[in-house]
Amino acid sequence: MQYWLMKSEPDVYSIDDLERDRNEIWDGVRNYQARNFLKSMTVGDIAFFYHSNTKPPGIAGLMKISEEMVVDPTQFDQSNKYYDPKSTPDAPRWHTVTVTYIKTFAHHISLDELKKNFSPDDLQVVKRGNRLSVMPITEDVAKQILILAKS
DNA sequence: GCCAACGTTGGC
DNA sequence: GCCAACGTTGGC
Repeated sequence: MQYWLMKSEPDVYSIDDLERDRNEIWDGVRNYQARNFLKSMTVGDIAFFYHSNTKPPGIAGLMKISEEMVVDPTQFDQSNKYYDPKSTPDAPRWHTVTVTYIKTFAHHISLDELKKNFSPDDLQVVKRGNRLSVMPITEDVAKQILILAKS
């Protein structure tokens, strides 16, 4: 079992949307490093839902991976902004996961608070200029984040 | 294979 | 809205 942090802009898709939908394909990731992390996820992994490009940015809640190695359907949809003409159904380029809602934190953990508690080496999301939208988190850091969420 | 130009992310 | 950081593209 592994822990992850996954970013989404709440204007596009928020933890409230996931609470409503319960399950959702995490589509639209078009960065190879992030995709490789998505491909290494397994059912039962826990992910922190991070709200990016909002005020304030931070961790909003928890979800779990409920389906692994899902072919991202948007890559074949010409009307979708994530359409990839180089991808074919026989050899899809973009795999992702289905996530399932677990909970929303009563107090979102802001990026400021994360910076106070973690070094960039321990938690990549606090690193200036970091643009990776999916990243692994150690069990130790995950447990500390869960404690922060209760305070 | 180098690298300049370009596009995107995301904090501020 | 600005712009730093950095990934991607494409000419050579």
